[in-house]
Amino acid sequence: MEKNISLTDAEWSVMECLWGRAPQTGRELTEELGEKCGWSRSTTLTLLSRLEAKGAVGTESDGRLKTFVPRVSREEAALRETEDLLSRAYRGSVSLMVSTLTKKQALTRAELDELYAILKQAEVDGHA
Amino acid sequence: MEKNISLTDAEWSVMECLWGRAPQTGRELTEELGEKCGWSRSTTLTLLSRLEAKGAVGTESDGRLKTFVPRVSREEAALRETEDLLSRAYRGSVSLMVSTLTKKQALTRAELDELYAILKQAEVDGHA
DNA sequence: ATATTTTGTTTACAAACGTAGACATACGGA
DNA sequence: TCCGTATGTCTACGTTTGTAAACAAAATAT
Repeated sequence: MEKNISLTDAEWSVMECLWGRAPQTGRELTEELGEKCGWSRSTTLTLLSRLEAKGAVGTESDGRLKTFVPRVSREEAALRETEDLLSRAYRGSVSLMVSTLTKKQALTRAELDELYAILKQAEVDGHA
Repeated sequence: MEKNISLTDAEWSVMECLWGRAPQTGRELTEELGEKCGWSRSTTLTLLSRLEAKGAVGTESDGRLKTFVPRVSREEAALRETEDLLSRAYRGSVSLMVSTLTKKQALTRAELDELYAILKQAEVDGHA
């Protein structure tokens, strides 16, 4: 399909909720986002409409109640934005990005270990 | 100082030119961006003003000619956006980001090697 | 049956962005 | 000195984004 859906900042907040648990009713979402982001009911509902319009969430009408489900996974969305950033700011080079990060913001020991593990895994997968 | 300058897409294109070579006159920039992005003279100049306003570029008036220089480095700008993305899409976890990338988009052997080198270096720096 | 609450849709509006024309002025040439 | 050209500033306008009120329809409670 078309996985070219990019999310705005506010939209991420909404998706965040849906990725956390789905399906959810507008009710639940407005409540959660009201607390978490201080949004009014309308704001949340508007965002949901826009997300539906762009295909990022789907709705199922159980009677007159609407429930919302994510149509794109967090990974897809994250990947999309990351690739954008990579090409915009790092000419597509992952290593350039990571090196920029390590240079300015020392990674924790734990992060380093995780990264090693990830690379190792990537190597294996690559060879397979 | 305040390094909280974030660049829009179009602004990145302008900075790109300036990072490539600086200082540059408006003339040179409008020409380069005209070709590269198909922008009209006005567009480039407007972007330059906005960038000046937000402190991302500085100007030096040699007589009545203006020359533009970047005030933020590419690294700073890239880091800024990367941190944004990290917190928005990966809850701040660099390793989560890298693993997402490796999972969907096999890194090349070369990238992997570079990443290893970077991690090694980060380790050393961290220990120092 | 009627008032009240719930829920969904429309409309609104300011700020940011991409894009560019209009205008003023200074500069160089005829 | 007058004119075209280069250069910079102002104004403009459609779209996207963040934010929300207004309104309508349905469900509930009294």
